[in-house]
Amino acid sequence: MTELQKTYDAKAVQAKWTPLWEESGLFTAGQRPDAEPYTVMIPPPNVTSFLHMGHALNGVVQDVLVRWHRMRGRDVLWLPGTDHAGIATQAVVERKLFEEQKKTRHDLGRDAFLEKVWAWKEEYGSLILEQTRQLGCSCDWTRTAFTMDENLSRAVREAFVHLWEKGLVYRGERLVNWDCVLRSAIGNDEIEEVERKGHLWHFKYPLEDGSGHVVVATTRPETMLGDTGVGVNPADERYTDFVGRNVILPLMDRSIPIVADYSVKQEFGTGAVKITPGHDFDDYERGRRCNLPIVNILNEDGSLNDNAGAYAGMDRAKARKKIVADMDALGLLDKVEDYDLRLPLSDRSKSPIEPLLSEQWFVKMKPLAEPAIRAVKDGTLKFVPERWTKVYLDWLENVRDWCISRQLWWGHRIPVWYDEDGVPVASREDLEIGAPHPETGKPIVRQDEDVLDTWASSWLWPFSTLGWPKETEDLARFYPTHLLSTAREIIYLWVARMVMAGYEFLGQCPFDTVYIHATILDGQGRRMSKSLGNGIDPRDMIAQYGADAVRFTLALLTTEGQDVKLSPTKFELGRNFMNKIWNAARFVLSSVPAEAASAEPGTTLTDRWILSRREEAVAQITTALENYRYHDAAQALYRFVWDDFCDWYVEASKERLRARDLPCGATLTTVLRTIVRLLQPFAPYLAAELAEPLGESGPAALLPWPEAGARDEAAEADVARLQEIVRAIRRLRNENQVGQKAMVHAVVRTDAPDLLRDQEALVRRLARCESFEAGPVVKKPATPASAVLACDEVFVSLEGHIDLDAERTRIQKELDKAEGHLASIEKKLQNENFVARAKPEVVQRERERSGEVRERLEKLKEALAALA
RNA sequence: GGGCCCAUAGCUCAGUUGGCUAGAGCACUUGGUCGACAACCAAGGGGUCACAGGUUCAAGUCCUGUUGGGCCCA
Repeated sequence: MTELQKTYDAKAVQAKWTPLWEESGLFTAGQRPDAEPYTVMIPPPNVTSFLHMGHALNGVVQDVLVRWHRMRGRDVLWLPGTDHAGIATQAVVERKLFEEQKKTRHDLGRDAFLEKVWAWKEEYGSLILEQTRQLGCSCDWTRTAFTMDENLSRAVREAFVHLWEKGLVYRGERLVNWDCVLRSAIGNDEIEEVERKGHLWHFKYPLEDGSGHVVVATTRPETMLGDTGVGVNPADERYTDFVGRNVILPLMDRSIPIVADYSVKQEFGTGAVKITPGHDFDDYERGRRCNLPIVNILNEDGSLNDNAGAYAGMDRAKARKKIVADMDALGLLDKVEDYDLRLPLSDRSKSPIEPLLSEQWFVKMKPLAEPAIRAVKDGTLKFVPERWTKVYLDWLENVRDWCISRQLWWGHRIPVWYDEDGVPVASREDLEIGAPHPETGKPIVRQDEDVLDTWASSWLWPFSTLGWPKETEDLARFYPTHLLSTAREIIYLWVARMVMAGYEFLGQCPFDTVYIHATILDGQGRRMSKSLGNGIDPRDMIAQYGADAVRFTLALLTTEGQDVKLSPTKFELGRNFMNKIWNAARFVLSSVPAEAASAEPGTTLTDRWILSRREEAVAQITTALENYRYHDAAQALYRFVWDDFCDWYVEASKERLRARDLPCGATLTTVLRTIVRLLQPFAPYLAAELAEPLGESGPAALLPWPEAGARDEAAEADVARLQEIVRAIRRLRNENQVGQKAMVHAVVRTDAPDLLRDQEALVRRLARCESFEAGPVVKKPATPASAVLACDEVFVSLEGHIDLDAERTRIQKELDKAEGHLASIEKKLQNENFVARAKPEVVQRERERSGEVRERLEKLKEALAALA
């Protein structure tokens, strides 16, 4: 027997097993060729990221299922990896370059800069994977993937050319979110909106016919240079007469029309708005509806271009000041108000986003969306919880074309080449400069400078990681995958696109279940964010409480709700539970005689009871996991271990072990082994540490998952009755201030004397009674405290201790309660509708209950009378 | 503007198709260290299930509305 420490040392156990698991190749997929595969692709985090609580939760959600399926015999592949995160990574390296060498990427040039990025990736790019490892995640690290790996890049190229050939890729001018610092279009998801104090400027636009003016309000005065109309709501009577007339755009002396559009809010400002289709998304739509021209006044760096008249070349901030001043000088500044606005900032550069018209590559999404919509409608794809289906469908049914070009260097360069006339062509193989254009025959002069959006590689993740477009063994065996677990904001960004890609490139849905995990909030219910500084770092929690504790706690907190409020102290629950199991194991390992190893589990009442409780726990946990009910599974395990096993069976076993009861020892070991197996998906370190001393052969992670056997209802009922009696005696002792050490005399009036006499030793030990008698007719002690139970009546002799007043008050209280209960039951039974319409078994139950409560009332009255 | 979620004990949350007078952890009160565990043990107090209607024999649970909080999309 090895010496076990008094408290569970999570740190030491983690340090021991993390490397062992990896060296032993336990989690390498493909080792069970005859088994059915179970595949999960980790949502690849950005290479630049570190493990935050959301990742940790998602890791637990996946690892619990992955480990569970492994125990159930599946050939499991959980494939880890990272994505190259074009903008984020490039920004990190650019910042570093500037801080260290005061150079920009342009100083280095494309190739040299990319070398720097790769070097950075090699050094820091696996941090988050390392942290995922520290959480105990059982990924197949031999298959770790990166979106810019050679084969994944080939997949991106293949996908692009495939779409090109189908005519689904096109080039067009669109309003995009433009980052003037990065000089790139960025995606909607790369924008963060912040509250800012700003102003609302009211400008007068004179009517062309000289009959007055219209006042428009704006938060961005400089955009007026690009105005091509003024909009009012058609229902707004104030402006009915103005629609169709023209105003003169001040500073530009351009005549622009007043148009009616339903989207104009009457309450905003004066109810008349300037329309700048070139620099505002809403105005772009309005302009399209009202046939207004588009005027672009910005350069790529955010300065004003030649369309800005006298302001050309100025920075937009400077231009704003000058325009306001000029308008004021012209007497056209009506007023300025303070105004709180939501300013869109680029996640990366933190500079204000400018909607900018630019030429980009787009993918037509409608045709791709159709099979993805069908997948959920015909049940091929299932969301858990189910309500997210709607979010997914809403997005797909209103899908917009996807802007896939990014003006960056880090990423997959767009595989499009141009001839001297600018005719583009996409190609699977690189085209040489000077080589003939495959279609025009004219020499190729350049490749497109831009790279593809990172999602253009992420959406291929479920199969590019398996080798596609090559027909590899992995692809044949592990695709389609099974589970995809992610956060809700990723549903449109990634999940929907993966489904599209799965159908488009392989003709199959890439997974059958999408699990959307909760969002983790801080103790006050706020999202964790860097700017608030309210994040709880899982790495700190792992250091403080242990990986198992963090995992178990997160699993227990994972309910069907969509938020989880988290505070650091919650992890104490998990830590305490781990320690509890550790100590239970310590007890079993040190108290069970070695000879018990060859004994069969016992067949006494308590043995049959704990074995039956075990069957229930196995059944509950299995069902819960089958339904992604993490909370239920964790809770069932917690209850079984703590309440049934530790509080009752272990306590009951102590006396028997003293008498070297080998079957009892065998039962303890058997049940604890089951506990270790049930624990393994949630707390793999502790499970691994305990499996060997408990005599399990082979690693804990590969032990078979227990099958639930038959319950022993009779044993469970009998023990429940004994527990009630023990609790009653304890309560009577406690309420009457009987010290823990003092022994009492207990009498039980019962119609099951055999059961109680048979289990007398147990009751006496657990309730600390020196003497005990039971029977249908008993002699009550002289000064009894009494308790009326469901079937039995308990009397405890308390000479010198009893507090008669307190006893009377307590019994009276129970009496009142019972009377209330009886009244409510009688009310139901006297209701003809209830008797006629409720299910017969419900009525029958109420009848039985009525009898029971009446009986109880009689006993309580008797007990009260005895105290008079 | 469209949609989703939440409101149950002091706090954080369970409560699967409606059916015992609603449960847990933490906190609180009382008592405890007999060889697993004070990260513990025993016992206890504590809830008008946000509000108002409705459906039903029966509502924390279903429907409608109101209030308060949060989120997503536009």
